[in-house]
Amino acid sequence: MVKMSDVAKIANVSTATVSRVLRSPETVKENTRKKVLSVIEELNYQPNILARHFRRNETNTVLVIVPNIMNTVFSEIVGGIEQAASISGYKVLLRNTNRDVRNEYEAIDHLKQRQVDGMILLSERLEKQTILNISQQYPVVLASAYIEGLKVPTVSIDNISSSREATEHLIKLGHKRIAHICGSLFSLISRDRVKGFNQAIYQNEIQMESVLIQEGDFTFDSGYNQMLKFLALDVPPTAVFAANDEMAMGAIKAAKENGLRVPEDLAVVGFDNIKFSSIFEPALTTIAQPKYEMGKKAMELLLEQMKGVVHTKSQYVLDSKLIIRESCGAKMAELV
Amino acid sequence: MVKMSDVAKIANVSTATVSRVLRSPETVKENTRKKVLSVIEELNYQPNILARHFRRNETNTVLVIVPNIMNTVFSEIVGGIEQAASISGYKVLLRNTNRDVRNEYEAIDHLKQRQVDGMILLSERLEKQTILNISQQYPVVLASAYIEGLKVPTVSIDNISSSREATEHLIKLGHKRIAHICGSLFSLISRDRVKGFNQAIYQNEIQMESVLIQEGDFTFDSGYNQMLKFLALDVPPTAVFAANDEMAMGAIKAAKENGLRVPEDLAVVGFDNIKFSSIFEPALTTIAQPKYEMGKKAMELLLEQMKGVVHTKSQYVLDSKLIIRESCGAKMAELV
DNA sequence: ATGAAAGCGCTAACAG
DNA sequence: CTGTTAGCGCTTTCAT
Repeated sequence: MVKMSDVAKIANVSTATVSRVLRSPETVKENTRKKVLSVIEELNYQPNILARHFRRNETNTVLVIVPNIMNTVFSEIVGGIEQAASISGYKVLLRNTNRDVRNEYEAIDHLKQRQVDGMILLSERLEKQTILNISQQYPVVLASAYIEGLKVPTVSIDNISSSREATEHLIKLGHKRIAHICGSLFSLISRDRVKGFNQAIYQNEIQMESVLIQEGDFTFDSGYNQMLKFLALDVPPTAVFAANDEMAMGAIKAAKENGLRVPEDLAVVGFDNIKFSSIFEPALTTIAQPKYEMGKKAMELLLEQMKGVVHTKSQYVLDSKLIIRESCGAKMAELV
Repeated sequence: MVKMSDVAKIANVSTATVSRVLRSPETVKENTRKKVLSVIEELNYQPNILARHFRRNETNTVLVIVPNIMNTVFSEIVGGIEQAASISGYKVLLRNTNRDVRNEYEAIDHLKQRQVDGMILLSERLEKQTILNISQQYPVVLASAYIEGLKVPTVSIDNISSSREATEHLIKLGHKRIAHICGSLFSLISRDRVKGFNQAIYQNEIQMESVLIQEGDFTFDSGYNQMLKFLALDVPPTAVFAANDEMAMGAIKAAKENGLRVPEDLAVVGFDNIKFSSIFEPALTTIAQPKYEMGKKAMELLLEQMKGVVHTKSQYVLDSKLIIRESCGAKMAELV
């Protein structure tokens, strides 16, 4: 392995000069720089980055903790993170936790051991106090996930308002009996989406029964199963708002299998605007989250933090948008 | 930052002993070990992993180069890689290339600079010679992607045979005019899938015209567009084999929009068995690739290579399987 | 079983 | 603008 001192020797300069050529070329006289560069070329020298990391005590690497990379919502966010990172010369260390909190604690050790310069957390299993502690010592950004009352930079959408908007859309279409399939209530995101749903219901004085809110777990199957429960009611709902697109699709499948037409007999709205929501039949009406941009923004905030910028603002709320397609029946309604 | 020498001082031992307690505890007398461990606990000591990496010239990190992490086929493979890696105490550095070969060359520098101990390549844009060179110097495994006649450890399925099987399935169902929407022919995977398709066609003496093979690019839209071309033929095909599920779905959409029923008027088979293929209506008949297992196996091979195991075998072919659902009409056929 | 000490390759403070 | 030099914190060889 050819090293810096080899280059220095052959170029007749000191290692300091070689180092300067590499890290701040403008401080070296052009002649010297050219000479050094040509020797670097000639010897095919590659700097030992591990030595640099060690010496500088930084790695140009960020840790991204994801509950499940196979979920398209997360993989899009990660796509945005990676893009922003690589533009700035940063690398992404990916850790998939499978929602196991032990894996998250393990991952945090990477920060403590300085293997990474910062961290983006797409999950919220860790205790509030732990996250707070960590974020006071190291650059940390939360994306998509967020934690109530925590002054840690967070990039997300306004889950409450978007859910309210989705629900109000169903109300405007004339529905009087609207159900909600929420995600695991362990997660604040789910609780917020329930909150937005409830706000719309109460503000519009729509009838409500607790049986009209059922808890799923963001999977297709859970949407299917919770919908079956609604269909078994004496008076089933005429509209359902599901906390994500997969559950909305599951709910539609259950409805169809029970002879209901969507949207004619049952209106459905989802959440996330995953790629397949427009391919699905009927195409899903849903709340579009800017997943890629969320990742990008989170990485940009992290970069600033790592540069030492202190943010007074800690919540960055990106725009979400109701995408009206077929599953809610709005287009049919317009025709009337 | 508390360091090893601090621990050593307080525990009244040398740094060598502390290091041994950390890396090969069995070589240290139990008493000493306990004492050191308690001091480590007490001081909340975290070893500086950068120093370790530097000193040992290894990082316990592998580089994963992905064309597009937002594509579920790749994110599942990455899921398998991450799982196998973290079990063995390895970390995953993720690089998304967006299919830009410059990004791949950049990524390779990470290997040369020893920032990672090995690499898994899910893409095949690099020149054969480059990959060969790299793989002779560093541990490298190809997954999913593969390159003809290259003796680099590769984990994949048999794309030729699976495509032949998919096509033969359509032939067995009685189809005499079968079209194929292939992926970008730049990729060997696409060319192999065409090859398998052709084998089935010729072996069964089915009529063939070159217009019955159209090139898409693995996207839903390209499937849609190529299907429109088929529909415009004087004698359109009665069956289509698409080189991935997304294009199969696009093709079905085009067919439906033109008044055809699937599978009654047009049978369709896809490839990959992505999650959504069973949700789609009609549920897609497709070739199931063991994506997660592919990633896992690739990582396991890489781990062995990094340990110095030399593999005589270089091609690891995993089982793929034809999953018969609704879009091909086989179930209807059985009823007759 | 433990300690002493060299040194991995680079960076940066300081001097000139 | 360039050189000298002192480490960064750990691992490992060689002694004991």
